Amino acid sequence: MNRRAEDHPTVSSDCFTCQNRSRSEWCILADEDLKRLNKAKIVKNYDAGETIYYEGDPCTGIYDLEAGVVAFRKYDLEGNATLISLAYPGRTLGYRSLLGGGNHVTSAETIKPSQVCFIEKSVVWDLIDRNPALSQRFLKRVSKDLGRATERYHQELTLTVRHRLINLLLILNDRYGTAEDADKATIELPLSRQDLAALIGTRPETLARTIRVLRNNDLAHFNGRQVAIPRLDKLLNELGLVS
Amino acid sequence: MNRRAEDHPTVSSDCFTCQNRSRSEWCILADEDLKRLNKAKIVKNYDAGETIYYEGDPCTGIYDLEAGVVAFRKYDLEGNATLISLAYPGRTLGYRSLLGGGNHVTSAETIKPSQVCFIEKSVVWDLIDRNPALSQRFLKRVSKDLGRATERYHQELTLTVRHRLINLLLILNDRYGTAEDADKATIELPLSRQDLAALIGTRPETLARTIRVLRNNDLAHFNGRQVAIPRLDKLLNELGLVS
DNA sequence: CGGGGGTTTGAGTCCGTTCAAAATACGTGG
DNA sequence: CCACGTATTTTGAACGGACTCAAACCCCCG
Repeated sequence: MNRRAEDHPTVSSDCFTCQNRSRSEWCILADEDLKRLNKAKIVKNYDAGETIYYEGDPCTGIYDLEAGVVAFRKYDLEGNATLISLAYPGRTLGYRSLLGGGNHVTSAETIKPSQVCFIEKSVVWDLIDRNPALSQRFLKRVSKDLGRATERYHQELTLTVRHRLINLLLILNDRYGTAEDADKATIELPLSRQDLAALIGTRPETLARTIRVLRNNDLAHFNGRQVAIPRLDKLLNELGLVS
Repeated sequence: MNRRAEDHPTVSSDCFTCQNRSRSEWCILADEDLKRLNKAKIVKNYDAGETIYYEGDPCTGIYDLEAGVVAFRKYDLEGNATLISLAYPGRTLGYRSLLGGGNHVTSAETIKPSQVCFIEKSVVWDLIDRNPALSQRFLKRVSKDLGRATERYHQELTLTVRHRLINLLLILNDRYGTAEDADKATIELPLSRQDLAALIGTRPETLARTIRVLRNNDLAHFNGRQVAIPRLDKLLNELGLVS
């Protein structure tokens, strides 16, 4: 699974030409501050499966994800992992503990070779102090995350594994799906079965069984990390999203 | 259950003498802005069981809880309610959707007679724009909430009903418990059994059974809304919080 | 005293888990 | 490039925790 270091994705290491800038919180910075940021940031590369920071670690700064995919995990006392959420390029990692104080509540692990820009705590606070608009950007970011977290919590309580999987497929389809026509789609999953299971809060065995049922129902055909969906509208129907 | 309107708790309706000010986000406001706030706010009283705003409603402003207790709920398609979290005096309600944009993701319902101060959206934004420090206070608030939400999500996935109930008792003990000595405690619950069940994501029937088991184990003796806990350390032990 | 909501109890069922084993994919070294 | 050893995924069978449905109970209030 882990690719070698040479395979690291290469992206611009200059904030001014960074293709993720428009998607990140930093887009509102003026040139002068962007220059600061550019000078202060530390570019880091990770193989798949490496840990950027651990749950319980004190927060030393934040990480801008430039390329790759990162999973946030939490471990219980027996060491079982739960996948809390995923992050894609353009997202900032670790801001919750920076802004809220306290230690990281999740671990951040790469699940694909990734590149991040580390920005030291004091630099972030300095930029926030100088740019009220930046503070408001983060405010919006965290608020949205809180809304999503609430939604997920609720779904975990009320939906079955089957529905949670269908829901996840639709979400992953938005990012990794290649729509063949309005209804058909193929998804190239970025996740192992174990992570897929952890993401919907169940066991790999249960996931495998659920996948089999979906195949028998002709709703989704899994083949390794390829998923063929013959009728997207059928999936939507199951979730009660359409009448 | 619902008390009559005359029983409404009376608290200062003047921001300057408000006893919750130190606990709320507004504490950093200078006199001039506090005067604005004071003039703009609208004091509202609710009986127990009333709804302050509904899930899906557009956000028109925020609410400062002055007295009482408020429950945030979400409903699924069949109308089953899940209790997402509780709010106590000093907390601000509805800021998530104000700050993050979009509609309310939960309903806010009073579970005791309550008094709130409503502050119109535009006033909040105006104050935020004029006070970067206020923005940062909210940033901290939302970030902490996000951390708590993450924690709760994880616990919901990994803990049994028994453990979630014990956990809840310990949390409620912090606020409603009267410690008799280091180990003993008595809690006066602010919640019905139904709400208690919803708060740990289960059914009233299951809760009743779990309560019975806890009694048989001599861990907690429920009598109506009174809970007697003979040995707090035993509860802590069960959660693996102590070695 | 007689509703009527909330709470408790019981019995049966189901969904998801656990444990164990087989099948498949994967990376590594020959 | 193939062969081997290991890790992951899939399958099966049995178990268990929580849910559903239904009835009894209780307490508060009229």
